[in-house]
Amino acid sequence: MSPAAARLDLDQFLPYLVNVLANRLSHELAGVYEARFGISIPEWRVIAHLSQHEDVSVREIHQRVDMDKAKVSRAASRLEAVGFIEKTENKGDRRLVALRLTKRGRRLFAEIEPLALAYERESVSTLSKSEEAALRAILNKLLGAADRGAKLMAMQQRPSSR
Amino acid sequence: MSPAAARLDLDQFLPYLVNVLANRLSHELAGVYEARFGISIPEWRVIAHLSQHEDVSVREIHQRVDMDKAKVSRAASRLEAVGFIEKTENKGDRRLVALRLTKRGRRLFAEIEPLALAYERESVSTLSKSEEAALRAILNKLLGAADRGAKLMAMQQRPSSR
DNA sequence: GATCGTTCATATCAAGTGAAATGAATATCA
DNA sequence: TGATATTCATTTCACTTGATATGAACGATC
Repeated sequence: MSPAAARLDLDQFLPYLVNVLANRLSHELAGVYEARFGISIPEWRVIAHLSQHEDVSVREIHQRVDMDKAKVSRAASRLEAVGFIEKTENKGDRRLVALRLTKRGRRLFAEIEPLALAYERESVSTLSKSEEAALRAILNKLLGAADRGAKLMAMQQRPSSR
Repeated sequence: MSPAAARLDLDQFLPYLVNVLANRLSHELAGVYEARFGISIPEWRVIAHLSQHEDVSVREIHQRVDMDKAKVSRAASRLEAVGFIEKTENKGDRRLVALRLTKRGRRLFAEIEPLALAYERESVSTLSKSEEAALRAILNKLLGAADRGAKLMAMQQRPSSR
């Protein structure tokens, strides 16, 4: 007899499980700032990135923050309209935009930051210290590997979609 | 001096990292079946669920598979139109639909199943056996906890969105 | 210094999404 | 029994999304 064929059980299937977890984390976290501060998930990401890097371009955020560049562009436009960031033109390369938090934007981030960190702590509160450390280590490993993998796949596959 | 305020670094922020990983896993996996078999991610999930549970309703999939029920309904409609599943009316409760794979649907699943499992293996190939086990254990813990947490949050929050 | 290919941000468009509305079927209970 | 509330699947609608197109700005090469 051949060995029993492996069976796929969705409730044990890693890509699925990680996705479910990611959705929960995102939406619960969004619950912390969405209604209260009126910003969306992509907007929050842009703000979080700008809190660490001044005068960055759309492309830079797009590359570093796992967001489509159109998405970054739209989030930035809205954030500018609302007054949380400002766009100036990058002298030296006038194709580039220089995004930066306004004073209001920095205040907003300062308000959300502790809430976000608190949520992060809460979200792993069922884990022991060593489990949390293990999770971080594993995520790093997987993200590093997926990085290279994604590029490989992008080359062979991608005859567009259906 | 007060202790240094915790700083939020997006690249170390768990909800973000899990999200990035989830997106990569989903899309890479979709690359395995999307173009080749012409089904989308939600459709794949419905099929995977039906492969284990016959004659289930839209609601049941919606609850167990982390998908909006409208999404399930649409995925099911398309899968029926294409001939991978069939919808019959649940006798006993005629509000319910009974979804089930057709022969073609089962064949499709049988084709995708090994590819999906192979991808799962590949996706964790950088991890040691014990790391993979740890990941699974941690995901279980977090998903169990997030379950209860999500319900709590849904009560207080959710004054719709922006 | 004109032309070609590239890189950037934004705009456009079709497809997908979730929240709420709809309508049918069932359950509850006065 | 009849009225009301609930549960289900689907549809509708406004919004988001990502692929592609557009047009401006740049670099390089002749």
